[in-house]
Amino acid sequence: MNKNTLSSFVKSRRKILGLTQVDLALKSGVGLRFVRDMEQGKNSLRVDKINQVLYLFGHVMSPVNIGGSDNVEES
Amino acid sequence: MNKNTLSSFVKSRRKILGLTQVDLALKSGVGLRFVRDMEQGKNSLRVDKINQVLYLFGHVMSPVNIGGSDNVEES
DNA sequence: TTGTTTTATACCCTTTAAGGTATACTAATG
DNA sequence: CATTAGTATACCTTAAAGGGTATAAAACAA
Repeated sequence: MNKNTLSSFVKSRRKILGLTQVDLALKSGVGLRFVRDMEQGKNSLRVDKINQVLYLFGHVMSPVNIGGSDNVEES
Repeated sequence: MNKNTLSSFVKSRRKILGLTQVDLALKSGVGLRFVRDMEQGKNSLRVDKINQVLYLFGHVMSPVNIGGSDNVEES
C-alpha cells in the first residue's frame, strides 16, 4: 500500500464535500469496500471503477508525466 | 470500447519507440493480451498494470480535471 | 500474387478484484 | 465513563481480468 496520490486525492476531496465513505460509495455507485481500498492506496484497482468515483470530483484517470509536479495538476 | 485517450496514447507512444505489441508486452512485463486490450480501449483494466506499461513512456495514471485539454498534457 | 510481420479474435484456465456482511477499531461526541 | 458515527479489518462468494495459446485477419514487402 503506497503513499499514493490517488489515495490522498480521494480522501481530501471527499472530506471537502463533507461525505463519508458510505456516502461516496452510494453516490458513485461503487461498493464501500472499493472506496476504502482506494483511500488505503491499493494499487490493483480497476480504472473504470476509479473513474466512477473521480467523476464526482470532476476528474478522470489519465496518463501524466512522471514527476509532473507533486500536486494533482491544479484544483 | 471507447474512443479512449489511454488507448491512443499507448498506441502512438509505442510506435514512436518503434515497438511491436509483443515488444511492449515483454519490456513492460505484462501479457500480450493486456497490451492489446489497452490499445483497443478496454476500460476495465487494472491501474497498476496500466502503469507498468506507462512507466516505459515516463508516465503514470493520475487524476486530472475532466476536459483538461484534449491532448494528454504535453508530450 | 506469395510470404512475412504485425495485429485482432476466440477459447480456456487461474487468479483476484469487487462487493457483501460482519466484526473490530477509532475518533468524536455527551 | 458510555454511545454513536465513521473507518478499518476479515471472511466468503461471484464475476471477470489477466495470461496463454491458437487462429484469423490485416498490413506490408518481395
